[in-house]
Amino acid sequence: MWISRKTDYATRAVLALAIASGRSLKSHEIAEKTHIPPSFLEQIMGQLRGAGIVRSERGPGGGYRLNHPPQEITLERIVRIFQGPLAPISCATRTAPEPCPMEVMCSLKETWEEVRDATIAILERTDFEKLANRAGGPWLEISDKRQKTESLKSEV
Amino acid sequence: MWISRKTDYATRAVLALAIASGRSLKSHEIAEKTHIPPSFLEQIMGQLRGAGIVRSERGPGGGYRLNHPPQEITLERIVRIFQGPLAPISCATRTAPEPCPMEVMCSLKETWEEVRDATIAILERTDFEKLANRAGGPWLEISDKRQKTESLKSEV
DNA sequence: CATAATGTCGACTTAAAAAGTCAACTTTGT
DNA sequence: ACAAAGTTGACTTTTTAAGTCGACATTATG
Repeated sequence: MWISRKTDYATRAVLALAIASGRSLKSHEIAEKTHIPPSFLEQIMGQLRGAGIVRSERGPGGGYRLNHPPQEITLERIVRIFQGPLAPISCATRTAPEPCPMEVMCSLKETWEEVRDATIAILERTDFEKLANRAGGPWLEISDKRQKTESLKSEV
Repeated sequence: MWISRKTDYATRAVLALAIASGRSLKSHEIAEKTHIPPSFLEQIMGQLRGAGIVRSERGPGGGYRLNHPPQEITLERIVRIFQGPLAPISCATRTAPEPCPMEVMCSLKETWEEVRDATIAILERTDFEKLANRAGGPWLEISDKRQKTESLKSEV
């Protein structure tokens, strides 16, 4: 339970854009598709933009789109933007492990590092092209359920 | 960074008891060895006792000791007591996954489940006998650094 | 140029969880 | 009796998460 709501929202927003495959989505469209509170989404899109994940266009007809091909965007990247270090505990971060005050050598650290590395490995190999495909997309102009249902069926 | 300080403390306390290998430790001894705030440790030991991990004796000469052989106590067990579900996100818990509101099939869930399963696997195969051994223990009445240092050297 | 539809920014609020403290109490060995 | 333990539950403080809001900037369209 360590993925914050904000991170969850961010990954869902990026997934929505990946499924849109290059076309831009307006903020409120993303909000609707993903059920993210619109005013909160603003904040999140700002951070994604700042991190170079999405680019935006203003004015009528504006919106957001991915700034890179989906296969180049890993889940690890997005999670790190919102979540900070992926280690389960501060003594086991890769870049700045906090010293452990235990008197005896703390053998727990090794295990926390295993968890960290396993987590990172999974998130690094999961890119948004895979995720979009797994979701049954990319779709071109989907509006009715039939099309969606069929594309899902054909995958099973 | 999802292991709370409390969970961290709890695992360290159990490790200290595992290293003590059957002998009992007083609350303040555990607090010293692990640098846990003594009054906070009270709370934690209470929970460990309630969960059947440790047993206690009152009065002078009292203290805590493990209620089972260390190899029967997994890290997973302790973490669950203090941390709740091990899934990174509520839609990916094993027992009560929260429904996801995404309109399209949310393919992220699969990856969160991978992370969950990898985490659980690591924590389940890590028991406190291994941890105590890895820490260089169990020791009988260690008080000087020399002994500690030597036992570590012989392991490397 | 006016307007409306968009994104941008930063300060603000609220709610919840984490972290830690404390005092009064119970048990038990000597 | 007394002192050295553990027990209990309520309390406080701090931090983080989660979300809101209003004023502003940009731009396509008529």
